[in-house]
Amino acid sequence: MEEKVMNIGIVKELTGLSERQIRYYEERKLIFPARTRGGARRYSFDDVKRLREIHEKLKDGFHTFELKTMRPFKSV
Amino acid sequence: MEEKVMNIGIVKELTGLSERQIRYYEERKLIFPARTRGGARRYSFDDVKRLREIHEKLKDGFHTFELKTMRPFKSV
DNA sequence: CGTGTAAGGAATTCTGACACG
DNA sequence: CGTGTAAGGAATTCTGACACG
Repeated sequence: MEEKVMNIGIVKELTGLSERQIRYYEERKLIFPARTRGGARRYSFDDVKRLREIHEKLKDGFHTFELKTMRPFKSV
Repeated sequence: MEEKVMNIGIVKELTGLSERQIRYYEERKLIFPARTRGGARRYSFDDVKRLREIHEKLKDGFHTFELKTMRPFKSV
C-alpha cells in the first residue's frame, strides 16, 4: 500500500478532493508524493488514506500546521 | 488489488513491458483495463501480475490465443 | 489560511498504420 | 504473430499568480 503508483487524477476521484487541495497539503508538508521524470505526482494507497484524514481534521477546525504532528508518518 | 488505478506509464515501469505489448495483450483479450473519461487505460495490481504471467508464457513459446484459457480470469 | 480559477506549457496517452517475418 | 516506430491529436498535469477573507 506504500507503492507510489497513482496520478493525481485518480487520487482526486478516490478522495473527492480537488487538485488544488491535494497539492496544497503537499505544499504544507503533510503529504509526500513521488515524481515521474516528467514531474507528475504519484501517490500510494497510504497517501490516499492520509489525504482523507487530513481533510477530516481540517473540517474539524484544525490548521495544516497543527497536523504536521498529527501522527508520525514514515517518510518516503 | 483489483482497483484500476494505474496508468500505462506506471505499468510499463512495474512490468518492464512496452506500451505496445501491454496494448496488444488487451487487443488479444487477455487483459481488461478500465478507462478514464478521456480514454486513458487504468490497471490494477492484479492486472500487472497478469501481464507478467502473460509475458512469461509467451516467452515459453505459447501464443496469445492459447493463453485465453490459461486461467479463469474474473471479468471487469 | 485554505481553496478556486484562468493561463500557457510540457509530458502522457491514444488510435490507426506501415514494417518485418 | 508479436512488437517497433513515426504521426498527429486529445486529455492530463504542472507551476506561478491573482482572488477572497
